[in-house]
Amino acid sequence: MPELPEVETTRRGIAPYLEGAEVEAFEVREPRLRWPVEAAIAGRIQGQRVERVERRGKYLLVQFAEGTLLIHLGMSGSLRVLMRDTPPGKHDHVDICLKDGHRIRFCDPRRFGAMVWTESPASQHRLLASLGPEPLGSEFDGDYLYRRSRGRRSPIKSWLMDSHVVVGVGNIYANEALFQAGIDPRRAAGRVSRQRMRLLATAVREVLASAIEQGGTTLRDFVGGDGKPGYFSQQLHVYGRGGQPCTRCGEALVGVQLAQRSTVYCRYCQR
DNA sequence: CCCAAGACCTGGCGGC
DNA sequence: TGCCGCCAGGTCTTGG
Repeated sequence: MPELPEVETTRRGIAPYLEGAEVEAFEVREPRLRWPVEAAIAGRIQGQRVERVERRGKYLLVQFAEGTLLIHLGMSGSLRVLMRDTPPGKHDHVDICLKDGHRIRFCDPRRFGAMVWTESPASQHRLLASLGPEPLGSEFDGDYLYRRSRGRRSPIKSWLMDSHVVVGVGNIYANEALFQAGIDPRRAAGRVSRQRMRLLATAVREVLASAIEQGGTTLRDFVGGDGKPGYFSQQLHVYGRGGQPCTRCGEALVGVQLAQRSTVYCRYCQR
């Protein structure tokens, strides 16, 4: 279940198997994902060699000489590396079969995920073209957040989760980063000071980087194929802890809904 | 342009 | 056990 750290962990898990490998078949058992998986993809990649596996936000980019397969894991998607003869389960919708006998299996019970083929440069594809900067890249900092947010009246948390502002900040890490930065998630984005946007940018980077580090410890799950994507064992301060004591001041954490997403914060530590 | 709500799905959980 | 309502890590699309 993919936040950016898990997508990156997935990328690291599958890249060694895919890069340089030749595709033998593209098997679609259930094409009804977010958008129908085009049958024509098979003909495009069969017999082709994977050049690179990259990531942009929460999208995985499987790059061939002639085009790119974009993969999004949605809410419940996962990719595993399996051997040729492993029988598919109920929600194992797509396999990328490799000549060497491995197969990369896409499982997604809720089918919010996507597999899309594009032949123009991937960064120009409509799904990627207007994405904000990578949170761990050099473009992303407090001054960027400050500049972009002036005049915005959305709650800072909803605004931070908008992938056109910055990619990869999902519900868990939006909650955690705002706690670390001491900012009330309900506060209008345009009313957060430059100084506190700097704290927020740092918090986003730290929380994601540390989660990626921990995601790295579950790499073998993707290879071994037991299907457990490995939850982040990182200490969560607020996410899922509504009503429990704040780890900083001990008062009860408050749960609210913001843009239909569960939000937890400390009313004393976050302003 | 900005923002909130709706849409897409299945499964797991607690409560009765 | 069974059924029901609610919740879930995302984000594109629509409507005001």
